Amino acid sequence: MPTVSSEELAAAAGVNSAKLRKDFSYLGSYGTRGVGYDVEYLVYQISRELGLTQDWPVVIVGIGNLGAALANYGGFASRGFRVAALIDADPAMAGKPVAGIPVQHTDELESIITDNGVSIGVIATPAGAAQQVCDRLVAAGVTSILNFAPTVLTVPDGVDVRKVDLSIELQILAFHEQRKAGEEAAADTAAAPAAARRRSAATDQGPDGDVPAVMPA
Amino acid sequence: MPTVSSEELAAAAGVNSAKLRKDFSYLGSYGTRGVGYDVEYLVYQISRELGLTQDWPVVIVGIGNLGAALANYGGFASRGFRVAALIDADPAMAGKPVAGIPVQHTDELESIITDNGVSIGVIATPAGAAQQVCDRLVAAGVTSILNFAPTVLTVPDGVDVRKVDLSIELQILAFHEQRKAGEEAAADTAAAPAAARRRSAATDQGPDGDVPAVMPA
DNA sequence: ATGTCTTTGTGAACGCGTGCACAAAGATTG
DNA sequence: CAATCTTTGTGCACGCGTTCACAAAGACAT
Repeated sequence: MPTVSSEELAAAAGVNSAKLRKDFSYLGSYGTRGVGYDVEYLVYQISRELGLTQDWPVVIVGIGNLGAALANYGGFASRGFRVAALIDADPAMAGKPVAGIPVQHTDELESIITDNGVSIGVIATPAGAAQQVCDRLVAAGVTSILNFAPTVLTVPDGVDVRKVDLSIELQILAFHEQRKAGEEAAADTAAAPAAARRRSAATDQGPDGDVPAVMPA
Repeated sequence: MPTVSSEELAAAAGVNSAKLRKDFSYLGSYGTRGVGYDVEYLVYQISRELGLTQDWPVVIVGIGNLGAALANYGGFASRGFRVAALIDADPAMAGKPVAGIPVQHTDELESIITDNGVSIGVIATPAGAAQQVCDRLVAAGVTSILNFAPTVLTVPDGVDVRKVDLSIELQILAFHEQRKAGEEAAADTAAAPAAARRRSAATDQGPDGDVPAVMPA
């Protein structure tokens, strides 16, 4: 039986092993003392807890470059996501296949949601159309929305929205880049902000580094 | 002189006013007691601290759907980013304009970086090509990389990498969605994990909600 | 079967960020 | 010019998550 110790996993993930064990314990996932965790069982348990074993039909609204990129993105299927439909407001797009899936017109939005039992919608429309699309999705029964449009969406209670701003990540990189440059010839600002100095040196690639609490939208 | 109080800003941003004032104090940004912050000066100061006043030339490597979407993304220019070049390995793409910028062949990569003084690179290639592209970017002088390919990149010290996984946000939504469903008919799992219960009820749309520390790559 | 060794699970302490609360500062009014 | 009012800047305490450290548990060897 292949196993892993919390120490090995922690080293690989770059986190503390105690934290990892404690997290696992929340999942009720029991390892074997003196041995570690059964890999297969662990994977199954985490997958189920995260919802990876379920089938999540999603619709993508707004099939421009970004919508098409998302439709083609391979990472979805392996995570339990199934692109149930592609929706666009342009009648010329209707019927045209993208990533093997025919694009449907916005008129069909409500029936698609209902018929497929879709609870997760992805908005990749221009900013101007986002709120309107959002409202229709919610009215049709969608309770989770992933928003790529540069707008803050207003939704009723019980609906989750996550906003992805592609330029924010770039901005964070530029922020660090600026600090790199500033350290060599630091005759620019009066004093480098304490908040900036606080940054850890860990090589994390996740969207969790230290970021000022307030950033312009 | 138009001003804002920390209280107004905090309400708008959905954060605590004391935290906001403390953050501003790190920036050395002095408001006026009894009045608030001079809006214009505040904007200028934050912009400069964040690097928004600088010109950041970036290159995008891999002009598929996603690369094209990024090239067309309007939010970059307003944040001080300038797409200096689009690079693709496909010779058939060379010269073809995307978002008004002619695509150049990978052979030109090094000279483009050098000639334009590019320090930030965006990788939107397939997973297989990402590390190789990354190595060439770094060798040519790039010190910050935004990676959209589903691979963890290995870089030397001093180089920043931020990985954007488009499916992770969906996965987080699905996780919450699963919990919503589980609460209605909670006869599924033995006991819902404490970690999941910890979630706050705030309606934040940012990529900062509570997320398990360890997630499969 | 007993002892040793490894690794888990977790109670307790530590550290850090957030929020409270207030003194200091400046504007404003009488 | 004094009194009052508003809002900043910040010391301090609270709370929460992370980390330490160790007892309990099971495997494995003798």
